[in-house]
Amino acid sequence: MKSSKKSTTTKTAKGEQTKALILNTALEMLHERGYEHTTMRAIAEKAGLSLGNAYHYFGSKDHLIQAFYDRTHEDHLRASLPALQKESSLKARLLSVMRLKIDTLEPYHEFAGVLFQTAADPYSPLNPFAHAAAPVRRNSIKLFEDLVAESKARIPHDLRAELPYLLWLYHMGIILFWIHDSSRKRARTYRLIDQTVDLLDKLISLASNPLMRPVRKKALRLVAELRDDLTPDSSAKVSDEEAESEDQ
Amino acid sequence: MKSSKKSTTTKTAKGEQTKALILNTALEMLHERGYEHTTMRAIAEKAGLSLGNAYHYFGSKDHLIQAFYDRTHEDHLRASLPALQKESSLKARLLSVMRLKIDTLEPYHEFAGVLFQTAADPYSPLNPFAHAAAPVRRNSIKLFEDLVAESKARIPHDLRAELPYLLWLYHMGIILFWIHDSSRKRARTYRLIDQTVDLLDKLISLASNPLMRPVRKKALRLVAELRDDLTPDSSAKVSDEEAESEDQ
DNA sequence: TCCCTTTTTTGAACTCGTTCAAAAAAGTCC
DNA sequence: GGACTTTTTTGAACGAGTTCAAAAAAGGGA
Repeated sequence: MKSSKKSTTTKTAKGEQTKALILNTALEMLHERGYEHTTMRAIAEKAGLSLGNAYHYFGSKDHLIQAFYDRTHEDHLRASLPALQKESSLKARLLSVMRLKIDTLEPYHEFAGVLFQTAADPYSPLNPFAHAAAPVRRNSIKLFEDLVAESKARIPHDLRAELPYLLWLYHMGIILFWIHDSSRKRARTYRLIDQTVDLLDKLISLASNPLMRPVRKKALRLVAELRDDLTPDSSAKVSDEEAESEDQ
Repeated sequence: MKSSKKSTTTKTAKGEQTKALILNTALEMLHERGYEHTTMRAIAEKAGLSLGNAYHYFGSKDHLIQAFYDRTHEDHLRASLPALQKESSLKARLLSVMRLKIDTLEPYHEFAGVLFQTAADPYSPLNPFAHAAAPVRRNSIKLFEDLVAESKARIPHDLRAELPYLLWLYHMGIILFWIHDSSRKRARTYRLIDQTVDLLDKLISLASNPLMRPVRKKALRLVAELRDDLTPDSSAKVSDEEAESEDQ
């Protein structure tokens, strides 16, 4: 439940190979048997190694889950590219990306809860809010940057600047809903996406209205600040209680 | 990590006494030593009982944490009453309630992360989103109902009806921020509260404008639906995959 | 090739949450 | 008070994540 140990960097071809073997075995088991039955012991056994060996390459079970994040993000990214090239309106782009996100995640719905669970721990390396440096999070937001940047829409600069982050937050919310969604084929989640994307589009138009400028400015300043606070860039290593002096 | 067993109802004065002893010991340790060191064994030992005995009264560690929720909510409620009687504007009422919430939680900041963590598991009885019937959640929202109901403010009925739920969601968000907040005395959280309350007040005014009616309607319908989906009232026991037929 | 360092691998432990059968204590009814 | 039932309490076990010292294997000069 703690596990801040870093996954050892491999120093050898042999090591690289072993690490990959463990990872693939783990992902496979995760998919086939769900989270509960994917124990570290089971992974090691199936991969034909000792338990301790697995821990040499992945400091904790969380680190293994981290790899899952990476993989699904890559899948989502790959799946999104065609849609992003085809569509030009912000609304259509967002709709496609969100639907594809759920498509990608769907095979893992069963254990997504546990996933989100470990991610909620502020000290977990998986937490998407802490550790701005975490590549997954960065890449994940980058997708929304692309989504916004190349869309033709008249959006004020201040809003356009924060929009990727806001959409990323929105997408986290949808995932949270999806985790709890037990409707057939996640019909509710898809419906929610349709409706919220529509609404978001309207709200963005609204917020772009010159009359809204003062409120918008205030809201965006808040968002920017919030974002910085939640993600103390770079060297914040989150030691247990110490990190109290950074009042930057 | 599973633990759906219910905490046994006590049948005896002796039992009642033992249960209370366990609970008090647990809360005390939680406060003094943090979550990590408050193991079931440690609790049992400090209370002078066997480990199995503790499990007889609390089916899992989660059930013990549930009690923590209850306790802090009661504390917050008690602390809020004076402010709610003194203040009449929505803004002032909300500001007080939110600040007091953080005041109440502060002693437990150290292990609040883990708390939120277990709460994120859709199958956990602690999850504030699942189980509308959960008394904590219900009571928690009720506080915001009171907050809204007795405030003098010209708010359209449709918005007024959903506002308690929305404010509850907002308050969950603030708690999430607070959990990650490592600034001295949680200065950032308090500042965030000040700013967001101000902003919310402005947004509520905005949304109350007759011109906003169509968008507002659409948004509120979505919120109402989302709320129902996330909280399948009463008998939805969240069995693994079954609950698929309720399309109400 | 031999020696020394580094990396990989093992196996045995430890902790903690959780379960369960059975012993002990309390309660109940005659 | 005795016999039976129910509740409380115990103690030992299991499975899972994690740690660690030490053995085995690989690398790297000379």
